[in-house]
Amino acid sequence: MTDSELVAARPRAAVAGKRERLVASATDLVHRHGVQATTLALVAKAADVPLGNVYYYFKTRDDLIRAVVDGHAQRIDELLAILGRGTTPRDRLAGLARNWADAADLLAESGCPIGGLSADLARLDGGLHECAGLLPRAVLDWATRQFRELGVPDAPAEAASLLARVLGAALLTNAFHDPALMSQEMRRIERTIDDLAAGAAGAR
Amino acid sequence: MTDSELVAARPRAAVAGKRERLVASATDLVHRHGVQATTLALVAKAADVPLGNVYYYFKTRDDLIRAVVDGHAQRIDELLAILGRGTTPRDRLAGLARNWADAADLLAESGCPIGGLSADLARLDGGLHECAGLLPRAVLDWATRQFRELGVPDAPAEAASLLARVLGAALLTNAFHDPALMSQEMRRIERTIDDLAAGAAGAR
DNA sequence: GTCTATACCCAGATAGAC
DNA sequence: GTCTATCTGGGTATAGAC
Repeated sequence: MTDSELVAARPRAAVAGKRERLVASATDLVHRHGVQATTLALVAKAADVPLGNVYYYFKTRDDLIRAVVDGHAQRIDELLAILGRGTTPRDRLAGLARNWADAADLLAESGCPIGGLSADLARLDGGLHECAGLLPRAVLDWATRQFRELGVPDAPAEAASLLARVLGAALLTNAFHDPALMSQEMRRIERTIDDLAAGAAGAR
Repeated sequence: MTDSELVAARPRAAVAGKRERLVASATDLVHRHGVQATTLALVAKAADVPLGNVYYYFKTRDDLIRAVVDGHAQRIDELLAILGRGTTPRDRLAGLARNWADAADLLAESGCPIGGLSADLARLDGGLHECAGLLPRAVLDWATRQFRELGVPDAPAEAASLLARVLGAALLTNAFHDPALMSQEMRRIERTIDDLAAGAAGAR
């Protein structure tokens, strides 16, 4: 560790505390109420930071939203890295579905963080609009690699179908306030994956 | 036609003109920018109606949004009625998929009116929150009836899968700004329907 | 770095002339 | 029925003391 990193580390500890609290609060509010309804006053209050102080950490509101997106991107990468340790592509893809199934109650209550945020961003104009594809893209590319490794004929399309089912099921789960819908659809997705794995093995 | 209808019909013609323009403008703005971003000032301007006059037709903003939802519900019923004239359940379900496929460009640009609106409503609180399931429910029930008539074992789950794929694909199409994704997934859905029809026929 | 006070704008909604 | 002017609240952002 160099001197410059050392000195920078200490003041940043306090700074990071508030900054992280702001991003965490914003992430929660964006998830529950959407990007548009997430006001700086609400975020500041939830993070227990004075409103005026928010602008020390984020130049504009868009910067804060962008930080929320980046946080999700990072968590997605971590999740996919963990799932990547599964021994077979089949297990890894099933793990992805199970991850959403485990969150069924949360999804029924507040919708899917990824799907909801992407939809919100796609309807804005400005720099944030371009970020709409960021989060789904990471999952889509990962799933495509798994299907390819599985030996499925059209891996990209199969991955798109999988992600569409997951995000669509989450949307319906939220609209109907019914976690059972999510559990059911994720079980069916696991079956689809098994069928594809069996089909690819049979063609081999 | 009775006298009361006659006299009521004339003044209502002018009334309906503005009211309908307001609902049409609101529907368009809600579709493109979401419920939260749809302000009465924007709606009034787009409908060429003075802002203050909006409150003659709608007591509150929520009433106007509610009218937008009702309009969609009506159009969905009409669409499903038309699709219902298809000779086989397979044709009717394929028609549903084709309907979304035909709108690929619009979906890429502004997202799915039904999915986006439902997601928006689910994140509000108040009376509108309860309407979130209204639009998807109509499609889901219709599709369930078709799968049942097709002789598929678990018709409700199959219908949920179908609708999830459609809405999820629309969400991705919008996030990636890529109409091709929608076309591709709708073709694949048609194949799934064919497979299910063949499976049900084989089991008969 | 922190926080109060506030500028400035735009939202939903209303009053009241016509 | 129609429309202008306006009230009130809450949004983003800034100024400036500490």
